[in-house]
Amino acid sequence: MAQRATITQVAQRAGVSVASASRALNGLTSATATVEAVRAAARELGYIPDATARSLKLGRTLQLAYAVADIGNPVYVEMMGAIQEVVAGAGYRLLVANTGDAAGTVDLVTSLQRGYADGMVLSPLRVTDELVEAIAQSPVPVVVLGRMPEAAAVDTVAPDSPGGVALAVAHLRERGARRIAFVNGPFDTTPGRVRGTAFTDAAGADAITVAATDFTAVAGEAVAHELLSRPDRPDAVLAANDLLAIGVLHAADQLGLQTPGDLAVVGVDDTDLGKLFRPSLTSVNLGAPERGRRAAELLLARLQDPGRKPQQIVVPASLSVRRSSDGKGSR
Amino acid sequence: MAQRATITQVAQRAGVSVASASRALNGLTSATATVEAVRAAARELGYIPDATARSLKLGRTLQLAYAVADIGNPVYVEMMGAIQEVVAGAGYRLLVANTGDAAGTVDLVTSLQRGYADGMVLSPLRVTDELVEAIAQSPVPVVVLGRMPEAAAVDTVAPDSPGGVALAVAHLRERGARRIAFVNGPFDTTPGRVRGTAFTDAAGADAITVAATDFTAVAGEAVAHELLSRPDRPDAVLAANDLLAIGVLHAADQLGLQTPGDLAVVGVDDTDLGKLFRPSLTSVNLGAPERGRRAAELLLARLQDPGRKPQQIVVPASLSVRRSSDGKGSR
DNA sequence: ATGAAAGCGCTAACAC
DNA sequence: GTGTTAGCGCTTTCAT
Repeated sequence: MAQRATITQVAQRAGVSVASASRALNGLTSATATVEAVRAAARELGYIPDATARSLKLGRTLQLAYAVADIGNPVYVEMMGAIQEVVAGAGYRLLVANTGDAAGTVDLVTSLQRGYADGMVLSPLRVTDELVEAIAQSPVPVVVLGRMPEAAAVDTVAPDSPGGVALAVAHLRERGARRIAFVNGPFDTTPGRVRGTAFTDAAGADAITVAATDFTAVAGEAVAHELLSRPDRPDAVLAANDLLAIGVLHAADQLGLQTPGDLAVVGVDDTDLGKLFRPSLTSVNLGAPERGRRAAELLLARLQDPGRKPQQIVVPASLSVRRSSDGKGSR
Repeated sequence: MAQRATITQVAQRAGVSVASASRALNGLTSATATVEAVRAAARELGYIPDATARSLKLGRTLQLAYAVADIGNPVYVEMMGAIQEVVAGAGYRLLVANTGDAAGTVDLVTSLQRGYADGMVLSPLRVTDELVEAIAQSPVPVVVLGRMPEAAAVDTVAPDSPGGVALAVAHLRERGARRIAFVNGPFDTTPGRVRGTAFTDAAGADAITVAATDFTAVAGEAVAHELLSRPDRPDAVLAANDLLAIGVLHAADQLGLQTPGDLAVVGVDDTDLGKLFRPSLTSVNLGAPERGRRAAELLLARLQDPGRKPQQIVVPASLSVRRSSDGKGSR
């Protein structure tokens, strides 16, 4: 653990003032001789400017935060990777925080007022009034991954869940499905509500919908076990995400149902997990990496121009057909 | 985006000096009346202390960094979760950086000299001389997840890979395996070298070892396809991690081999991925969350006492037996 | 082109 | 117990 040199030491060694040293280092107007002397001194001392002091003076930290409710879900990791790439390219570091429940999310947004980050990309599971208020009060821009109330006037990047769900339902119908059921996550989450509504719209109000206690494979298996044991069991299931869908596949397997013969299964998010699973999982691709990228770009754009109009981006959906819904799909 | 109040404004409103305001807010000696006045003023102004200014004065940022070579590998996400939990409990924020290759890792460690974090947990894939040097030069403590040269004198938390590999080999032998092969990742990585050596030690020098181009399922499938097509094909495979193991399962499936009947497969890392896969994957549990936790604790301990002796922790391994190696295991 | 000096917001001596 | 003052390391006027 070595000691750090300050710009004062560099200036002394170069025989100039700190102001000149700063200018020379930052490429502002200064004589060639000065630049060389300062550079040499900096090199000899192993000088690296202090980020904190710089931040205090500049009024910005060159850090951005990514807050996510459940980092255990691979789709958020995919987004994080994309965000990291974009912000790193713009010279920002990325802070990651796992917010957990709704209260944790609000706390985290509120703590932005400490000024430790210049902005935030937020992926909330539930949007409460408190959260909307906290975002409005934030001293730095916040971009929300997901839907927000119109009045919030905040930059958002949302998936086209309704479009994606419609694609999945149409695909299953085309494959001959008669009774399509929806395995949802908790309805009080934004994805749960949006995807649940989209399914009812696409499949009809009489289509069966059940809700798991959370968006995990274990919860999906539990609820699917019950669903698939019914006398009027469905011949196709759309699950609200890939983890739930894998739970459904497990339940089907345990009940001796063939996939896709007896039961076609489709997930949402098109994660690597679904591609690796056997049978490989047909899944609605909601463009997670692209959403992450767009959100990061939106944040950078607002940092550049705080006055710009809030933008609501919707990323289109597609369907990745695989074996779980179609014997002819890739394994 | 609201405006932020400074401690000067709070002091003015409360009718005291900034020093008194600071003391009152931080719970140092001050009259009850002062405390109340300051608290009231702070509340009214919505005052929240600025993290950057505080850092500059204190000489610490209350931020810790976690640098990882490949955030796409779920085992690192598990570690991140554990680290985040520990450091958050101690009042630190967690910065996450995806370092990519070896050069990126060195750059990242070097950039610690900017002072944006008070310490770092590092999960390198390859340990180069440059990296050892960069860690030695770091102005803040670095804890390495994995093995380091003795001379490095740095805190480390390593898995007991040899022990884990031995457990897996013994298990496979006990299950009747005659020809056990090892599907490794790149041998020039630390995990590749350590696990490869451990396998040779446990299974004998004549045991087959092949190396995939990286630690992914796709690479594992490619190399396993070749391995399993040999006339002297193995009846059991140990893979260097779960992703590779799933690649092996895919290859076996494609070649019409039954698991575990024709081929028993064991992975390493015991990730959720392996638990969800069908057949569920027997895997060497190297205690990823515990390693993450221990590393974070080590970092906090060194922050507390910079003079303490570097500690090398080894976390014990265990074996999670599932279907891919044992028909009687849980699905 | 350069140096002196101010100041970002905060905390910690130090004197009263 | 409180106010005055210095200063963390840096950038940026403002004179010169």
